[in-house]
Amino acid sequence: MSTSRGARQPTVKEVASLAGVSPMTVSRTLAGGTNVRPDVQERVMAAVRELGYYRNENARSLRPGQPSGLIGVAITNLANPYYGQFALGVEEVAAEHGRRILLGNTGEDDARERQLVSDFIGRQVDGLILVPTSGDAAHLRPERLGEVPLVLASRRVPGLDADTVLLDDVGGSHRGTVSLLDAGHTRIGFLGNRSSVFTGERRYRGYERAMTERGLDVDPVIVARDQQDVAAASVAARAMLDLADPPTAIFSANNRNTIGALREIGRRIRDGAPGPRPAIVSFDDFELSELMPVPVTVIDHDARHLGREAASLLFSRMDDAEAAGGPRTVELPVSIEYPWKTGR
Amino acid sequence: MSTSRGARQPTVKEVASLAGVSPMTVSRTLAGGTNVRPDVQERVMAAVRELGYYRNENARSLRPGQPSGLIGVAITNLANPYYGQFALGVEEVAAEHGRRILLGNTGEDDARERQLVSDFIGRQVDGLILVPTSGDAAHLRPERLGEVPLVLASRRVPGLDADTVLLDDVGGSHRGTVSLLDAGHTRIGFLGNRSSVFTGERRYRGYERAMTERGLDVDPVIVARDQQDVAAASVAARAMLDLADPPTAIFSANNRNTIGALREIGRRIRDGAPGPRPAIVSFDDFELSELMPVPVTVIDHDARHLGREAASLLFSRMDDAEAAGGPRTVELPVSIEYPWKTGR
DNA sequence: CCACTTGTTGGTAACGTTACCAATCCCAAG
DNA sequence: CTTGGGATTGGTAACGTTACCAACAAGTGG
Repeated sequence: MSTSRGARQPTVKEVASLAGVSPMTVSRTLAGGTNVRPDVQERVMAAVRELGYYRNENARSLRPGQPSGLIGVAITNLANPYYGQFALGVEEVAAEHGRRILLGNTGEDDARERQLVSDFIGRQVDGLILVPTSGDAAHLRPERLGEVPLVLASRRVPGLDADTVLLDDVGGSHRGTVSLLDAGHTRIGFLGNRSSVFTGERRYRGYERAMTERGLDVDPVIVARDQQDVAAASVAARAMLDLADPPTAIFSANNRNTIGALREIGRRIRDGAPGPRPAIVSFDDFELSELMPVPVTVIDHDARHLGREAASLLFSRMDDAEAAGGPRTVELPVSIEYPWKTGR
Repeated sequence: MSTSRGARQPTVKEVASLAGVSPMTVSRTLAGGTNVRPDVQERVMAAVRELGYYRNENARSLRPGQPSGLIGVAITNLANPYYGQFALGVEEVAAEHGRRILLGNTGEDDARERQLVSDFIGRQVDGLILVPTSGDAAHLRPERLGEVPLVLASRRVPGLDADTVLLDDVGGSHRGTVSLLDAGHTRIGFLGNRSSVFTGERRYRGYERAMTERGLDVDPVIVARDQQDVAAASVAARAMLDLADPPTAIFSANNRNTIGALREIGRRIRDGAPGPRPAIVSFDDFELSELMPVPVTVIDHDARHLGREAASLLFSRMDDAEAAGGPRTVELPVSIEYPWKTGR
């Protein structure tokens, strides 16, 4: 039986003495083996296997100029399946570059974001990917971040110039709204994030522009812009549909709002409640949208792709900060899936 | 303008000399300030702020016995929204304990899992949480892991005794299948993971037991046990429903298979294809299951809770390995949501 | 056979931090 | 006014690793 304590991780020294060489030779062997005799390499590797030795990456990265191999990723809401996909995209690219990701959830909390960023820097991350909360930018300034490159995803931070990956929020929302207008709707409700959230504002703008282009006024009574989760979205949808003059269609600015609205619509159908069964346009796809009892048009984009793109931007910045030039913004296109199109 | 290089992270020494004290006093101040004069503390903190100093956590954890504050989490499939929830649960509890999580995706690949675990250990994680792939357990043995506590989630590894958090797979599948039998179905198809996947096997067992208890034989023609993603599940469902003698109901052993089956059923409804519109029982909930065109009974559980539970088990082990005793298994209950029950 | 290159190995120091001990200071009690 | 004690401060060493240089061995060409 092995003892419960004392089974500390072995060190280079122990490997070296077991193999009968110096620590340097072990280090060299593990670094690729240049200028180490093959038979010596074999003895070293045998000792490594026997002791179950792993290099201490923290000690390695202590030496100046050595990268830690870590990427800090802070996300606003992991409970949203979109951000799971996003994290996956980042993880994939990071793994391709031999990096690991340190993951944190901010829950849209400003203080938590600051805390996470400090911790990430304290752990010597080689780069940061952030879906920022709407707060201020002081803790993200270059002078606070030192050398650490930063990429913002999904949202911009006012007054901060950094590499950014965005979606074509305005264009997508505009096209989605237009599709409702083309179908003859004129009274179109809006469900979305509060306007201090970057995407919430942009997506509202696309909706608003489409409406005014057709000479329609936006009726504030059927605009609800303060829902961050599914439950709140259901409540907002309910209030809207209970109006004497309810909307015949709803533009939903994100996944959480769409699910909430559809849950409310489903409830009304089951309960035989009166009123319209509004058509929906949803920014963000969701699984089985094609099976909904009301037509759902989807403004689709690939969160995983967004994650991959953010990571690519980060690595290109890390590889060569000079060549990458000034802050870049990548705006990823969105596609529109109409409900009558089936082959998804 | 700040120079592009040279803006290295400041160190204790620089803070100390700016504050006119020794590095030790800085360290003590940052550690809580016991036995440091208040006015000195203030000078130190001012210097910290001025320089934008962050403690180097890697250097800190280099000292023996010092925890790194990192938890390694390896997941099989981040693209499955369930694992996003799981990761969130782990992250929450880790954050409550002041720890960060290092996240990796194995994609059900054995080699990748080994690689991730090595890397995690090399980064001196204080603990490991793993949704294991079905491969062997050599790299997870205590003698390989050294002191690092391990918690398995969702699945067990054959021949490895470790703390484990499971769902009541067998019981849930049994009850779900019984609900179909009670509704009068006798020809019930099965969609699931390959049998080498722990949950795949357990969920099949629950299904099989329910069938044989009623004196029904399982017809291998309507049992498909090799689908790991939505696309494969659609194909399998299609083959099953195209039979001359198709099932009138389907038991789906996980989220991915359920989505695939429903996608195929939706296609048949739209295309007006002949054959049954099978009822579904789904292990794993999914959003808007109540709006599906066929009745969907859901065997529901909370992945976030699973993650929280796994993390709790890990921290209790870390706090006091002796008191925690031998390997423990926590089996979380599941609940069943019937399609006619609306108030979700 | 010698100078010279090439290949292989080891010793030393340094990365940033904090535990430990020693040194100093101030104040109060005698 | 001294002495003891607690509070405060600093110096040294060590954590595990690898870059750098020095040392040495073996081979090569003159």
